[in-house]
Amino acid sequence: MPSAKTLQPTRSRREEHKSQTTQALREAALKLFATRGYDSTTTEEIAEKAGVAARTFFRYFPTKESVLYLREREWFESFTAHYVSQPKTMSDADAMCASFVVAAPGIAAVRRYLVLYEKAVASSPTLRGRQQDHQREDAETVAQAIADRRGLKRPDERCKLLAAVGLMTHRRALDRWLAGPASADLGKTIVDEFKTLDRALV
Amino acid sequence: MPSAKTLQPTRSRREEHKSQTTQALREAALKLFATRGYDSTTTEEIAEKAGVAARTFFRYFPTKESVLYLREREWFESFTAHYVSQPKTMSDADAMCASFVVAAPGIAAVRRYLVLYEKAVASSPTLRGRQQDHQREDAETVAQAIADRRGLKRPDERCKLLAAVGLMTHRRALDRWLAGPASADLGKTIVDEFKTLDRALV
DNA sequence: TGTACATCAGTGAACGCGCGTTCACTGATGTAC
DNA sequence: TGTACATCAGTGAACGCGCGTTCACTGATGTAC
Repeated sequence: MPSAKTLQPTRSRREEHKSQTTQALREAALKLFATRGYDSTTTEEIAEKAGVAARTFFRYFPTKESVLYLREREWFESFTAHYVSQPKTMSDADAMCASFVVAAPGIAAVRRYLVLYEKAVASSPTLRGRQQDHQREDAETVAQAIADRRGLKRPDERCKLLAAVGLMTHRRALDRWLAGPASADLGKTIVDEFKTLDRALV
Repeated sequence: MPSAKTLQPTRSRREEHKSQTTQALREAALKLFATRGYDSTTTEEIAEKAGVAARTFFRYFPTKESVLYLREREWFESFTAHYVSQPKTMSDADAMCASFVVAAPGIAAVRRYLVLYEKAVASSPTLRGRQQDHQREDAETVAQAIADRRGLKRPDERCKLLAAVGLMTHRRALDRWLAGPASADLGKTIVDEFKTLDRALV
């Protein structure tokens, strides 16, 4: 019989099935959260939409909230890596802008996910709170990157403030890009927003 | 007997008692939220600490969250009023800074409340989310004030960005002031923070 | 001032709801021989 | 390849918990006369 299928060291059927269920739950949750709102969606509805029993939800995720987070941080690492290698002659703002642009494709690749995610976040105070937490973490990472490029051990107030301003600008660009057509270029939007920042603060 | 007490057109005993209970619930809640955390405090504990039955809590406040908010916005109105009357020769940043300083005493007056409030907010994702909402509202108010001073009907992107940067700086000053000794001058901290902003963006 | 009635703050008890847990079981997949 | 047993994903049922609601009642305060 066809043994071809088993040539690949495939994951066992169990593993396969498990990751399918995980994915089904994630997608069901994301769609429901985005359309009906996070707080108005029950874990039971998510399970039903994913085709499993209500109880099964909690076998996969410890809390309702955890089904939403991937925390894919690769793009952020690509940002920091690029940032510290920028020539010292470049201003902090320009270096940040350039590094965000480099990291943009990584974000653009998951646009569809982000659109739903932002809708979900907008629907719930709890999620907005979590998002703020993430932004605070991001600010620390960026502040550290700025400190690194300057040869400082720890970020001083100036680094932190620059990080805050830079991330705020990035966030503004991201919001505008997500609100616009899918074909828009995130990199360009970022450059745009940094230009606006520059002009505004003259 | 002593009719002196009734000379004042005092509120009726009922009114009096009601506002006392309201206040007792507010204070009990604030203290419990700040020490034990918002999510770990039950409405029953608040009621008990305020000396009323559990059921009574919901006679005074429709939700657990609502016991926390006063939304005293006077200081903010004092900011906008001052801002639009600043000389046109002044830069936006300087005008914002000056106006925040003018509004500072109004904030400093409720420092004790703010310290507890910030602790409560820090303890709960939901409250952090609400705070972000408030900050967004504030940003719109400030953006409108900036637009007004410039003679614009609606704030353009530049106004919004300036408002965001200004409020971020104000927030940083507030955080530092709240973390420091009670004797510190909020106005000075604000001026300080705007100076840091200025130097950082050169 | 005193009496009769009306109003309304406070309360107890029971309930609905959704998140998250515990327990006991079933049936499919995996493994040892 | 086939059989016997082990593992583990999935599940149903019952439960605890805290927010918030509904209903019916009590007793203090307020008002009309």
